[in-house]
Amino acid sequence: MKIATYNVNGVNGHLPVLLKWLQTSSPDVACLQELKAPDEKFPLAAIEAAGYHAIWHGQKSWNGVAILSKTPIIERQRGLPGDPDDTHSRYIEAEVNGLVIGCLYLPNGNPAPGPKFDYKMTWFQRLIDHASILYDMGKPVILTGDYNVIPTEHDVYKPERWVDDALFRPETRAAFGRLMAQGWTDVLRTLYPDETIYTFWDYFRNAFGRNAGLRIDHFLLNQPLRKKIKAAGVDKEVRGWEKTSDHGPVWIELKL
DNA sequence: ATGCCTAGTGATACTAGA
Repeated sequence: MKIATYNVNGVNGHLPVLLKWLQTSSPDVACLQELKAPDEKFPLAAIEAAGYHAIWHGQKSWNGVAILSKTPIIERQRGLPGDPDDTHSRYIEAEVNGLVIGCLYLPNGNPAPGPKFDYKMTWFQRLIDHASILYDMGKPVILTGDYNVIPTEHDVYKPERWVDDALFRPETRAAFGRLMAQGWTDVLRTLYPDETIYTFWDYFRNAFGRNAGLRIDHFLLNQPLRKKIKAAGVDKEVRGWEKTSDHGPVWIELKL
């Protein structure tokens, strides 16, 4: 079973790329982030025509997450617990083929320090609290998406330029460390401990051509899935397509 | 240190991204 995560940076603006990628990579499940569209503008017809069921949590202009699957999706919840006043659409959770899948878009948090960074850290703590419950629920769980976290200096082309950035600040990495301490497996880094792996290249300065990237989109698995990992990778070529997202799709294969 | 580029909104420069 192939599961992917992809920050599409505009589900309508980049719909041709999304459809082309679905056709070529053909994941069984795809978690999408940054839809940048309200619920009523989700391109359901095109996604169904591509062979996928879908659930989504949209928002005008910003954020927005979705789960696509070739098999039926049972929605578990939308939004993270812990703040009923949170207006950002950044989390959706479902069960597919007996797998619990959380699809998340963690706040960017720049500029830091400041209110946006405070929001990032508060949201992060809510995620950690929820992840703790998921980890121990006795089911196989996948927690994936755009974490907006550079876990180590190995995951960024020039670490010294990012030390004050919200994606790499000590508080951010410490929060990711607290999440990982629950026992989660970071699939890409576990399979490739020493490789340079990037999932994002910004649009500036020919970052993709120079491979000046970041690894910020992650796949975390709980203990029941740890021994089921078959393969994983980044569909890097998609980042080179015309009118593409600044992220590349990340995928894993599980033997279930 | 800054802007480099891009999407969305709405019709103009702005916010936001990372």
